Amino acid sequence: MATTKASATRTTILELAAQIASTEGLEGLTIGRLAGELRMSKSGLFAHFGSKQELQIATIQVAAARFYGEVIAPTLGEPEGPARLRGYCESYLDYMQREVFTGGCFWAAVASEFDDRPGPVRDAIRDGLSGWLAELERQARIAGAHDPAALAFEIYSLGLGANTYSRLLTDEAAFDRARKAIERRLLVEQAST
Amino acid sequence: MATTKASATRTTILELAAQIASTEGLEGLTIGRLAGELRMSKSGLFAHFGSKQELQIATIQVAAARFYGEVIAPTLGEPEGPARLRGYCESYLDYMQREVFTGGCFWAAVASEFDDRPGPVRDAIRDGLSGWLAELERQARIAGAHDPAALAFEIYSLGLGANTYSRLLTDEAAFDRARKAIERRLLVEQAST
DNA sequence: ATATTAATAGCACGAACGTTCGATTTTGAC
DNA sequence: GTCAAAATCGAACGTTCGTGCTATTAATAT
Repeated sequence: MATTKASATRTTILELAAQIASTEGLEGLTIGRLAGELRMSKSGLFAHFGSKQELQIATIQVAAARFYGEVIAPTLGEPEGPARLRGYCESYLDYMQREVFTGGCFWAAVASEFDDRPGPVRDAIRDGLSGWLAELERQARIAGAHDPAALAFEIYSLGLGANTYSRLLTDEAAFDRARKAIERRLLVEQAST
Repeated sequence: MATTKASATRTTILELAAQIASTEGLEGLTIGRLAGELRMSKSGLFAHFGSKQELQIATIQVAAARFYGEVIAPTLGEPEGPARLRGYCESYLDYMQREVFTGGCFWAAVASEFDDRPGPVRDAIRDGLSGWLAELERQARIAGAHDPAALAFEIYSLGLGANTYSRLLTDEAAFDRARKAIERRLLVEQAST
């Protein structure tokens, strides 16, 4: 049987790690702090990963699974196309507004942190983000959008903007602004069908 | 007369500091590294600021001045209203695309780094960003937009998105997508006047 | 040219970082 | 219940971090 104790501890560690990283970043995520908050020894925690880089990558994967569970999975009931696309947009903005991660959108936080640092960590972040964008684009295409990639880009951008407004400017109204802007954009697309 | 040597050195330091911070963040900006690259002693450099926090704030102010010089000042020739607003959008996206800072938009980098960390550094970043948004909103209002704040939000968001796409996904086409999206949005606003 | 002030360097500090290693505890299989 | 394996710990390592001090060099005013 696969070892069970270790993987349970690993999960506990990585869940906290994702929370910390959403506010402090993946570099600000420190093994000492993580161990302290979990009342573990640094070395005991460290042994689960072997290096800080592995910890960072594992944290990204856990955050990706969380994003899937919070944003994508709940929307899979909607039929592909416009309904699914709208569902994604709603759950995307809800996920930010509900503060699934205490530091707001995990991806917004780590993307700008690592976007200029080549290496496996950056690659993992890119892959996670690409997956989400590809899914948005796919539904946009099925919905008959003229330029699905452009539509995905605009939806994503408005989400990013809402995240910054709400967190840095403490302007919660940005979420509704993003919702309205997306809705208007979808109507434009629809009108020209 | 105000001391001249010191302020010249200070300027040199802060210009490099802004470049580093745009890629490594304001925490990744390290006094040791800064001193090394400038072939100065840590303590000599440090004496200019008295604390790392002061260095960070001074760096933000220099970046703000740079943003003003690169984005706002060149557009002041345009008459206020739609022309000025369009000019801002162009110079805003150009500033990112030209890589005025080696790490892309300085503000995008530091905003998500500090948006959850209360303190004077965060305040300085917020103030810098607010100034830009207020200026966008002001021109949107003069241009007769129905909801100037919403328009400013959307323009800013598309800029943010383009920055992430270009840096993390190395997708340069995002700048043109942002340009097109902004233009379409401005036309919508115009049509309903 | 000299005296005064400002700018820089050198060195050291305590703390925190990621990481290693050997000892110790805990777990799971038989 | 025993024993091997896995998980955790404690202590230490070499670095780097920000930050003080004290001396020394460089710039400026007279």
